[in-house]
This record gives sequence, structure tokens and C-alpha cells, in this order.
Amino acid sequence: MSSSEKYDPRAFPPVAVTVDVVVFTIREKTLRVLLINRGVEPFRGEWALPGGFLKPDENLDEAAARELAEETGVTEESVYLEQLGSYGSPDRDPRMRVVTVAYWAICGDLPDPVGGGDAADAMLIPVSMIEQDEISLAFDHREILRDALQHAARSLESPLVAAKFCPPQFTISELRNVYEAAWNRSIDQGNFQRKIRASRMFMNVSAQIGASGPRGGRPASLWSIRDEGPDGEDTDGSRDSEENEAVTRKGKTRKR
Amino acid sequence: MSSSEKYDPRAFPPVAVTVDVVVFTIREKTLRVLLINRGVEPFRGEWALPGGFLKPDENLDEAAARELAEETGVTEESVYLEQLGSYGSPDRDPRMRVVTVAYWAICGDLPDPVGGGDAADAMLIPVSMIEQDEISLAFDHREILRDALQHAARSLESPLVAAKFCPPQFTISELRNVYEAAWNRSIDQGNFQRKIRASRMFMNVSAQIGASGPRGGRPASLWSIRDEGPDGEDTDGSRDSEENEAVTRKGKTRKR
DNA sequence: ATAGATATTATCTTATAGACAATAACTATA
DNA sequence: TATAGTTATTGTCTATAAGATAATATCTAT
Repeated sequence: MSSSEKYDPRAFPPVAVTVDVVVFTIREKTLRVLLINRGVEPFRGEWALPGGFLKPDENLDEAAARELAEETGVTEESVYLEQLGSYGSPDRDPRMRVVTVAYWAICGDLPDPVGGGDAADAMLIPVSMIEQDEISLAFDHREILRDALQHAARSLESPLVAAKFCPPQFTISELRNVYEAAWNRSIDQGNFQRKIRASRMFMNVSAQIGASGPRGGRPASLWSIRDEGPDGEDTDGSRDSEENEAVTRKGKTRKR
Repeated sequence: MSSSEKYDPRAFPPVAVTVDVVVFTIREKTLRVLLINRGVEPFRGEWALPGGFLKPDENLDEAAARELAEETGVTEESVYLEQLGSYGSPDRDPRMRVVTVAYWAICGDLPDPVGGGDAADAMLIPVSMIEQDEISLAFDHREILRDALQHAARSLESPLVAAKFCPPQFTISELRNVYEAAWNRSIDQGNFQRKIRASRMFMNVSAQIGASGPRGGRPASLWSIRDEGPDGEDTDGSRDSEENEAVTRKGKTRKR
């Protein structure tokens, strides 16, 4: 086909375009994904990613944000939401040709009883259950979720992305828990601390007045994403590197 | 919208799905992209990415491979072709709603006079011309190309991807030229040599019997992608690291 | 006061990147 | 043939970062 006939509006094959969203969050130190139990055929009773039709007047990002809001109630612009890729096998939906544009999102705090409308059920399923085939997904959503996990693991190399799993103010240990949940291995406390402080991506709020955890221990300091300015403050004295730095994934410390 | 009505086939908005391909290659040590001069309205006479409708019986990857073959004649499976992302602003095509799935490709050797059919013209345009706004693109193809360039620059961190710009057998300097063209800065010869050899991603063909360049100089050895096996041979004696290693982008050597 | 738990800092070793110098092997030309 | 120019290849040095590991600080619970 030459490009001159590419945009002939009279002869395009009938295709429906949907947007699906892979919503990640962390619960009980476990990486989880939001799944909807389908109430209708096909795949009735199976779990699927939340999603829906692209509407005539919205672009793809807007459609994804809308789906995210409808399914979770989360509307803040602070949410991390990024396009993952598109899936369009001719038979991925048994009823008609559907191309879906997949997004993935990080929600630091989800309202617990998600789901609504006539969706039969909605749950935050640990991704380990899907990886171990303990749960089967509708359509090609297992493939989408696999790609999303891979993409998320890479994106987490930037601590700024990892911080999206955390509340606005967080301890360095909370941030470390994100990595341990997503990468499924333990990370050395001291080295991680050094890395994060040296990155200068975060700033120290309420210097060392965090509360102790339920099992005691020295209270941690609270951090938040640096709101920049030509040169932000430094509550403590660390003033090391610039602001590149990523958290590496090839370390050898194993999951506890 | 709840997921139960998501797949109602009777009520989906009319959308056309196309596939566009950003084809990169290197000519005269310059990174270039294949563009088609549009022969019809809208954007008649402007440059656009090659692309076309998604056909009823093919998936997205197949459609991209077909477009690539139709527009360039390249059909080898050795070509690097990867999905980039989808673009679906409601007004990106003035005539109707079109969602396009963009791909990007690396062609090591393109037949020079590309283009065919009733496409008015096809050319390999240096990406620097588009970056400097010396050429304007149809639709949102400038945005797509910008994203493709960014994605390609990151993908090049793996020398295996960079090697796709080269013929099956290549010298380390040819491989270095890929980085210099794509990242637009010079790279230290010695350090690059060390890096590539240490990576063990390539193997030494015809040990040191390459021909000299047109301006003389010590002849280079030829390399190709390692075809693995439990432990491939080593024409020379280097036997350093394992097989991770990426080429870093943050160096300070400036473009010559 | 002591044990247990977590946070934070410090040391040491190793690997790698980048800067830079030195050598090797060719072509072209005086 | 000698010499300059060009490219390929190897070597050395330094700075930086990662990982392992230990030491210290500050809390809770008993």
C-alpha cells in the first residue's frame, strides 16, 4: 500500500480501540495489580485488566486517566501513568477486531474497596500469583501484564519513579521496600541509604523526627521529592554527587 | 464505564487504525530517517513517515513488517523492528479519527532509491534537519519521530542493537560510528575498543585481515554478532568479563 | 539495665568509565 | 627508501560507583 491511499477514509477496516490500564500498588510489602472480575461473556468470571473504549473526543492519555479514575477513584495528577504499548492480534477478542492501547500506572495509595458499577468484583492481586499461573487472565491480558512488569522493573531504576509507590512523605526504608517488592530481592540497607542520599533527588523533611516503627528501632527521617529551585536546602550536611544515579538491578543480595 | 459494557460490539466509536514506521539508517556517518513526500491532501507535498492501514488478518507486528517491506524492500528477519507507541489525538488527522501504532526500525543497508507506488518521492533525511526545524512533517509525525529518536538513543546502549546499523561483519570503528552518529558526539577509540571486546557480545571473524581504509591506517579486524554456543572461540586472547555491559551515554568527549 | 529492632554512617574491595599516552600496521609521497 | 599521515590496538592512571561488611545511633519492650 502506498501512502497516498493510506488515509482514504472510505475504506478502513472496522476496528474498535480500547484502553486498558495495569494499575500497580504495594500492599503488605507485596507488589499487586488491580484486576476486575468479568461479569459478562466472554471470559465471564475470569480476571481482566480494567479498561474501556476510547471515546471520540479524548486522546489516548486522557482515556487512560479516565479509566483509571473510574476504576479506582484516583484522580490526582501526581499519579504515574504511562503508555506501555498496543496489542492487536486479530483474534485477541473473540467477537470483533479490537486493538487495545495498554497503560501502566503506579498508585501510592488506593482506596481499599475498589471497583464499582456492575463489575462483579475488583481485587488487588499479588503479581506473584499471576507469574506462578495460580490465576488466569482474560484475553491476552497475561501478556500485557508480563510486559508491564518488565517495563515497570526497568522504570524503577529511577528512584523518582519508585517514590510514586510511596506517600508524599516517606522514609528511605519505605522506598527500599518498593524495590524489594518489585524486584523480589533484598537490598542492603546501608548501600541503599547512601545511594538515595547521594542522588539529591529527594529532600529531607522533618529531619530526624519520624516515629519509630511498631517494633521499635531508631526513628527514620522523612523525605519527599525535591521541589527543586536553583539550589534546594539540605537539612543534613550531605552534599555529594549531582543528580544522575540509578538503582542497579544486577546486585547479588538475595530475597530474604 | 464498567468492564461489562466494554466489549459491546454494537457501540464502538468509528476509528481507523494505521501503522507508521520510523526507519533509521546511517548514510555518510549521519543518522537518517526514511520519509515519504505526500502526493495527496492533506499535507500534500510535505514529508511523512511511511505507514498504512492495519489489515483485518494481521497483527500489529506483521503490519509494521509489511509496511517496512513495501516501502523499503527489506524483508530479512534480521532487521530490528520494535513497537514504539501509539498516537491518537482526536484531531491528528483532519479527516477522521485515526489511531496510529508507531514502530521504529533499524536498517543496516537500505537500497538507495527507496520509495515506489504512487508515492511522489522518498528520501533518507538526516535527523538533524528535522531536529533543527529545517523540514516540517505532516500530521504529528514530528512528535513521533522525536519519541523514536529518544527511544533509539536508549536502545543503542546495547551494542547488539547498535550492530543492527552495521553489515553482518563490521569493524569496531564502524560500530563506533553508529554511536557517534546517533548520539552526536565523539567517543574515545581506545575505551570503546576495550568495552566492546570485554563485552564478549561479538566474535572476531578473520582475525586481523581487514583491509585498510581509503586513507590508509592499520587494517581493522572484522567482527560479527556472537552466534553463542556454550562457549564460543576467541581468536585473540581477551577473556575478560561476562556478558552484560552497556555503552554509557554520559561521557564528556565532545563531537569532533 | 538489657535485649531486640531499625536507621545511619563508615570502611574496604572491586569493577568500570573516561582521559590520555604509547605502540602497531597500513597508505601515500618526497 | 624514508617519512609523514592515518587508523587500529593496547596500556596506564584516576575517579567514581557498587557491593560486602562492620560499627554506631536511637528507638521499643521487658
